[in-house]
Amino acid sequence: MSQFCEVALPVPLRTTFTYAAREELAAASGMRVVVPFRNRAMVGVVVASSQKDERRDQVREISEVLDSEPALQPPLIELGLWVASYYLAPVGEVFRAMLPPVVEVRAVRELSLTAAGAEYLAELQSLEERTDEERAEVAVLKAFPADGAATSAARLRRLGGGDGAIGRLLRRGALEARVVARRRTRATVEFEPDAPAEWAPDAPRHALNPEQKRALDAVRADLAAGEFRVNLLHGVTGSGKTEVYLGAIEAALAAGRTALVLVPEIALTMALSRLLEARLGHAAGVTVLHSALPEGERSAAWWAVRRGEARVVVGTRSAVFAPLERLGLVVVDEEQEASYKQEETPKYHGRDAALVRAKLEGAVVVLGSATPSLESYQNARRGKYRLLELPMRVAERPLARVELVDLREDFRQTHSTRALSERLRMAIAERLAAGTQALILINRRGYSWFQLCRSCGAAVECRDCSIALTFHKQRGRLVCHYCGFSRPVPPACPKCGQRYMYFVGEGAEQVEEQLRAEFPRARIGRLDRDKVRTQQEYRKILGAFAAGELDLLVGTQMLAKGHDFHRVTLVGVVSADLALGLPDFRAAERTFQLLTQVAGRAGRGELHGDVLIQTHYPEHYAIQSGARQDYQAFFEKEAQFRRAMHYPPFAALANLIVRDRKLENAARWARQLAAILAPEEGHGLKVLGPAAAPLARLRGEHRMQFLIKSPRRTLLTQALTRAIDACTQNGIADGAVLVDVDPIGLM
DNA sequence: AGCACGCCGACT
DNA sequence: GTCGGCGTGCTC
Repeated sequence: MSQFCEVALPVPLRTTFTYAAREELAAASGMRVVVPFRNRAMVGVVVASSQKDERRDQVREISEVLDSEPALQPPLIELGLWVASYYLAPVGEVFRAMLPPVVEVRAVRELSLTAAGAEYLAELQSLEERTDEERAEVAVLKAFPADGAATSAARLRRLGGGDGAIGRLLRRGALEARVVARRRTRATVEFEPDAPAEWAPDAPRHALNPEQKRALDAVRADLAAGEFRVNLLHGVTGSGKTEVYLGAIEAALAAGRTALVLVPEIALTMALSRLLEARLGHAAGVTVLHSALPEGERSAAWWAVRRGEARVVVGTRSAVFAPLERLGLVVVDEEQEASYKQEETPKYHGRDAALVRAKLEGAVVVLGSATPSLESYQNARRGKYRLLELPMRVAERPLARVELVDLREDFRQTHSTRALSERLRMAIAERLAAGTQALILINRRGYSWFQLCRSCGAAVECRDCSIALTFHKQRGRLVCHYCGFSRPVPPACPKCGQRYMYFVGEGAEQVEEQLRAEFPRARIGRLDRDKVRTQQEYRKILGAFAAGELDLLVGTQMLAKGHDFHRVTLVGVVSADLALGLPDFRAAERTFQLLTQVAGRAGRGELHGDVLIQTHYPEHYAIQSGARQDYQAFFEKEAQFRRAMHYPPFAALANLIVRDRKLENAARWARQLAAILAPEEGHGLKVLGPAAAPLARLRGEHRMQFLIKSPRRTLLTQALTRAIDACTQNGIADGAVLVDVDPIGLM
């Protein structure tokens, strides 16, 4: 009786696969293995092993074990299984996301010549005449070395055997296939930590103010207790949350444990890791992990962590799977950021996975935010998290003065259709005259939102998505922001053929153009995804602005985050309303967060800062409380709305999208799924749908949507699990139903 | 996801 | 007559 292993394979299926392990292989949980899958080799991870041997006749054998020590330790295996079951994600894809890219190993199929094959070759060679097929077979058979060694299918193909010949010879039994792992000959890239930074001037250790000290003491007490505990650190921008993180990390290291720090953006990892290295010294082995690292580097960094050479990891959401041992502290900075939610499968939330991991490992969590998510703040209210507040800005810098500009009023007075109100233009002119700087935020890419036909009223839409195309003037094309499709600007309406086309709405490109026309002598830069495509360009523009080589910087939300510009005395928001128009129950929360973040951009230095926010709804509570930077007021209003509408944090939510290239398939499956979900309403769930998804067509696929609300989390998970099982039984294609648990956007 | 198997158009 | 198009179906 051999041992059986449950192996997670990188295929979009919600199951593991059972393989037999010959005794000498010593395959154990957490090790990567090469297995035959269909007719090829795959690298997977053993997630469980068993001795059971009922109904195990079709089980195949593990070809090779790649690790002598498990790549994943038990808590990480458990975390992976949690992600798979909570998010209904294919288990193999979860484990693929957890491990470094498999650069050092590659699975190949090796072929060897059988005795029957040697006979067949002799037979073929004795023939007077041979068909083309037979000639190809001879070429393949003769390519085998005389010593009986195996060779790769790729080599055989190069030597003249078409695929057909190899397949025929395999079926005939002339060749034997075996799946093996080949190690890449290329030397593994050694991980080189950044040169010890300029820590000879010793990183300044700011004296903590009383609130910071109280917060840090609380976290230190938790670390001393060494048990799972969650702290929500609510501090306005500039209140010194980073100092608290640093102190907590020091305390964790001093207690002989390791620390994981998650940040919402790749750009923030480098700055923070330098700061940490300067503070903690080289011995802490501060390591950066994020998905944009080159494969080799990422792999080397991952293994350095696995070997225990790193005690502190800084990274983006995927770093939640960093193989640290004795994890003592997890910091999630700006925990409310939407970027913690992965939009591709597996659709996990980095913060929530971090909380589960910390619980599994008995670690202390610090969730930091200037504008906590409703979910986290509600948890703090209920006493599930401890709330730590930092109400003051460090060095007693005052918060910026925020003023709302009512665009309805501006239009009544000026009848101007320009994007910038009279008030905002005057404010910019003042800054230019004074020689200080201004940031102008416009939350739309491109030149115009869309192109409309006056005659039939239709907007020019994407070929593959049901969405209006955005006009990009510099490219001279209409562009789809969802799939990247672009087309020339049509002179006539594609629907009705009339030549009465016009453009609606302003994007960053147009605002930049209007500013250049208005202030011809000002030095103006633009920062958005269209203008800035690489990290270097990004740094270059920000560097120029920081150095005072630019007076005005226009851009999308790329601008709103994390930068500390000391000569900015004005931040203008072209429209606070855009998010409010989206079909998203978090629209108000997003608007509030954006405004708060923006308000934090002004007055970072010695100079006083003003923020001007243009809006059509100055009375909206998100805009009102955003302008006053009054989190409490916002939370109360928003919580009322969420509770009344059964939205998070007062309900658990999942979004199911049924999609297919053929509308009839999508519609048929949606009907079936509706029938499957109907009984769940008896269990207390609310099922909304099927309805056309907000993006009824995306990348050529038709999409029908269900929104499921549940008063309890466990109920939701159970219902979804039942529904997915029922789909499989009802012949609904496995990939046809996309499940998004705790969706961020409903698109 | 791959990758095989299975039924209908243009051709060495 | 075939080569090959990509529409279903399965993977321990």
